[in-house]
Amino acid sequence: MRAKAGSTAPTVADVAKAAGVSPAIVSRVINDDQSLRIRPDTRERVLSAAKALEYTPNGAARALRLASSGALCLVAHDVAHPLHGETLRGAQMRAARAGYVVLLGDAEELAHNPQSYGNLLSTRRVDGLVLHLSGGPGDAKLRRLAEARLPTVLINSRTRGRGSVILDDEAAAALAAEHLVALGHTRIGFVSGIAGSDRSQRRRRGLEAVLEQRGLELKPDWIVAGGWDEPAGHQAVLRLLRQRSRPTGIVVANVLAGIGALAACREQGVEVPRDLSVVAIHDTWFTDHTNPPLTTVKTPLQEMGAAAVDLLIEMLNGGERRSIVLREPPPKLVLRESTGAPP
Amino acid sequence: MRAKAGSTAPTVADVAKAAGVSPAIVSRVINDDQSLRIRPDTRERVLSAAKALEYTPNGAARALRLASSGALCLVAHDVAHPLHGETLRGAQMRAARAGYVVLLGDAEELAHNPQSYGNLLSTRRVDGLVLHLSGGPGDAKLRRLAEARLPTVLINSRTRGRGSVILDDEAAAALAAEHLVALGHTRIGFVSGIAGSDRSQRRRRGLEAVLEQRGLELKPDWIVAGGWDEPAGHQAVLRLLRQRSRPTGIVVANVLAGIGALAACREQGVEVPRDLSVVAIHDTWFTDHTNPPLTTVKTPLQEMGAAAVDLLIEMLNGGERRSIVLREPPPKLVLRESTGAPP
DNA sequence: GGAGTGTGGTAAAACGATTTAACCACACCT
DNA sequence: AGGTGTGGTTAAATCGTTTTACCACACTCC
Repeated sequence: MRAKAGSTAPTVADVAKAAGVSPAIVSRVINDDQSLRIRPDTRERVLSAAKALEYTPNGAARALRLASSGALCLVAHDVAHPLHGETLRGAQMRAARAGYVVLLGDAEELAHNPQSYGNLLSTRRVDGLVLHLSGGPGDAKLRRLAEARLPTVLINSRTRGRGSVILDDEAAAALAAEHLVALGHTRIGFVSGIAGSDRSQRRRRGLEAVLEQRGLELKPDWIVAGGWDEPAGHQAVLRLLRQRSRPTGIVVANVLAGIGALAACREQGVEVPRDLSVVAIHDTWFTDHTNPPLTTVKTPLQEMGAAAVDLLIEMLNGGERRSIVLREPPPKLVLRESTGAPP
Repeated sequence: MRAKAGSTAPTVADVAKAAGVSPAIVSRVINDDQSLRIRPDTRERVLSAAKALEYTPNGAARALRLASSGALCLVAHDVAHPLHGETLRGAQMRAARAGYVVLLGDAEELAHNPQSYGNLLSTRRVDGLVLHLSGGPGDAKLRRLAEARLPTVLINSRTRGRGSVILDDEAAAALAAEHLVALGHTRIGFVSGIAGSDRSQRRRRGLEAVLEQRGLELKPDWIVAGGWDEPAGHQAVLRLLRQRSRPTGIVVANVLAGIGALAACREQGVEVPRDLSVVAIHDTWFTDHTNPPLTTVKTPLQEMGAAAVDLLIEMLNGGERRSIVLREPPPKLVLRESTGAPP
């Protein structure tokens, strides 16, 4: 006979009582069940009772009954990486429209703390995963673990036939290369992201295709491996600059690494763009503010997040695991001051 | 007699059967119920059965029974704002340690789409909220809505006695001011964040205190309102530079606005730091890469996220709504090239 | 007048974990 | 023998929603 303290949130039973019907009706009215035959005035009674009581369904109960939580999780290789903000926003907007919420998880941390990762995957607190991994060696394990348990969409990397969304990296890199070629460069280098990653290789192929078409060569010495962040780009360009023969322009596979590249040049007294032109892939607000402002190729990151969520939801509804290459909107050159004619 | 397709996740009942005990025992063993007296070998049987079956509790069922979801939500005024990455990371690490997961929500979007906000708040999918709002006019509504439904901790702003965590903004601003004074500046201006926000005012007070102590004055003309992002800082400094009499050094209340300030100076041919010294509050990785590199005051953002989660969890466990000023670690000056002696 | 056919509902059984009340066997004490 | 713990375990209720199976009633049609 213990009375609950305070006011508890209203349940379907409360609404049912208020409307003078059974709980089943309330549920079916609220979920707009098409197979329900009901008199319009009864439906109206239910609806207004629900409004009057400010009824909102209990998420946990729904999740239990429906065996689905209404939540997705975006796992990013580094939550503080500025590019993820864009992707997340796109994902979130699209998910909200479909009635899902999006959690954000940090891959570094999950990899480091397998228990919390396992916990996330197996408590069924999320219905599916969007994985945006770095392309490094730890990826495979995280991916396998995830795919074994939950529907998973890979962002910006892929494994044959699995659900994935990637940018049109070839086109983006090609655009960057064409820009340098148009400026008159013939000695062009490439600062890749993480060495063996699919993403890196696609960008490299785009670059090579353009050079080949113009009868130019991508010298192996001018391909240096880096990473996706600023220190990695910095180191990579230092290695490049130590060589006897240097390119006059470089394409950097990631905007953060591009900023590192600028820093390395400044440090070595290499003036950009007089001595070396730098163009990077991806665009963010702060590329306007680097020294010099960085020429980039803008990619549809927000759309990529949205597309990943679309695909994931499609898969949750029984769709197959498609692989999508996001070609719309196409990459776009954003001209700033880090590129110019070769010396 | 319909057999479930495929393998369903094991439940307590399955584990109980495997261990030859009742479900109740399984639950209590797994949750390490101290009031349970059990023979060590029985406990061992349960534990190994759970391991063998790879049992993990169903989150939805727990949430329903326990009336708590194990999830917190950090609502940020702009998910793409680089400073939030730091805060989020701190929050997430601390939450994970306590067995909670953290959702990230965008305040802009929630404010714009009240239905999804209401949905988030009332489906009980999250147990509590950390709100990091902009300090602008829309805040009050979001805050009231949140506090009416869920335990809420405010980050970086406060309302009397409510749960909140703020930085030691006075100290941070004072540090910036002292730096300028030490360089010999006597004509010092202030680019505030959003005009009336608590945060702005605290920073201003810190600045004023230092100036007053040195017998200097903060001229009202030299206080210009801005915002927390780059365009806002840009605009504010343009206004400042249009004045007849100018300061020789300015403290900018936010690092993004600080970057906007540098851009405005460049645009107007004002050389930093020769003509104007600029120091901004908060430090991020890219302040190394602006033109010129920006002198900042580093604040403990990650710790702030962690402290907010600590406080929230404390409140969820029945603790009172404390207000915390985060003084440890103290703000720290990071000297770069945007400050120098006055002309 | 009995069999079909809709109509507009209701009752009850899931979903899986937690927790309380109840139970039983056994030892110990008087 | 009867009472009292007490350690070890179980059965059953509960959380709120959804969904399946079923029911009462009116109406129609030979």
